[in-house]
Amino acid sequence: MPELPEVETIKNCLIPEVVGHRFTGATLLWARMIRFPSPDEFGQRIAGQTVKSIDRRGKYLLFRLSGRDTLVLHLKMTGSLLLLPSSSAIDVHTRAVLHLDGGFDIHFRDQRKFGVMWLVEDEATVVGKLGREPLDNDFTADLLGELLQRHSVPIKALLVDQGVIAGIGNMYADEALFAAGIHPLRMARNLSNEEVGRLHHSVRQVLTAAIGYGGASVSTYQQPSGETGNAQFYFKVAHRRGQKCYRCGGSIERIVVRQRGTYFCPRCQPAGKRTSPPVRR
DNA sequence: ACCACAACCTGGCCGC
DNA sequence: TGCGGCCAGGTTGTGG
Repeated sequence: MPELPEVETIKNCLIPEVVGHRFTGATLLWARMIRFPSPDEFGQRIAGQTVKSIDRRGKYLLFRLSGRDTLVLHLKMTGSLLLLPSSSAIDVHTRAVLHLDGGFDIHFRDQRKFGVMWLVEDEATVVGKLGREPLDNDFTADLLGELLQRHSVPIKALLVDQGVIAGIGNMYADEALFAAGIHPLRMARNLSNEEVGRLHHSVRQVLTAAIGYGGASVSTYQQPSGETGNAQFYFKVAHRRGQKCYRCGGSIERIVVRQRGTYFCPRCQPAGKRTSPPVRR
């Protein structure tokens, strides 16, 4: 699933190819993916607007356009963007094609049709409630400690709460907690200063490393060039239920925390104060 | 404030 | 091999 490192990788691939080019129109194959405005207006309004810059906020991609609009999109679980020559064949899972001048198009593919797009003048209506960017310079260990104090929830739940920290999803939350040696059910506000420091380092290290690997190609993720990412080969706990822990040789377990599958090593991430007994599914 | 659950979807996997 | 049913999970919305 595209999380911060995957979206960041996509952004970095698109910038040199797309910035400075002009949208000439859109072909919508799944019109319900357009959240705003109406599908018809979306196509009319995007045409003629030049891409001035591309940014990422959390797991959202923001295309700032010349006509005061911002194209905002979210890939959700199975979305991907492909840069293809114009009039390329349209794959069965392609939900929208954004046509650009210069002889190429952006294909928005999405097996599960969860992905969405907006064309808005005020991007805050979409991304305004997101939390802090974990890779920004102002995301310090002290700040993380403050954020943890404010919420009485399991640390795993807090890490994936987009309104607190933006961009961390299920996979990287598990990886960061393993790297920090912290049990996913530990209460956020009970972590020691030392643990907060380790977690702060782990979060940034795990995300930065994954960007370096070009993202994790689990499920359908691919880069706009069609290349896959390699971060999944470096996962230590995510999707490794029953396999050996690389650090201690014990068995990786899977529990459910807040409705999400959660992978961890019981030996390397000892249980502290729990909110509830771990649930097995 | 916190948590659970349904809804949005489809393909892959499980068990029979 | 075929078929039904479950499961994955980001986000939003509802309700306890």
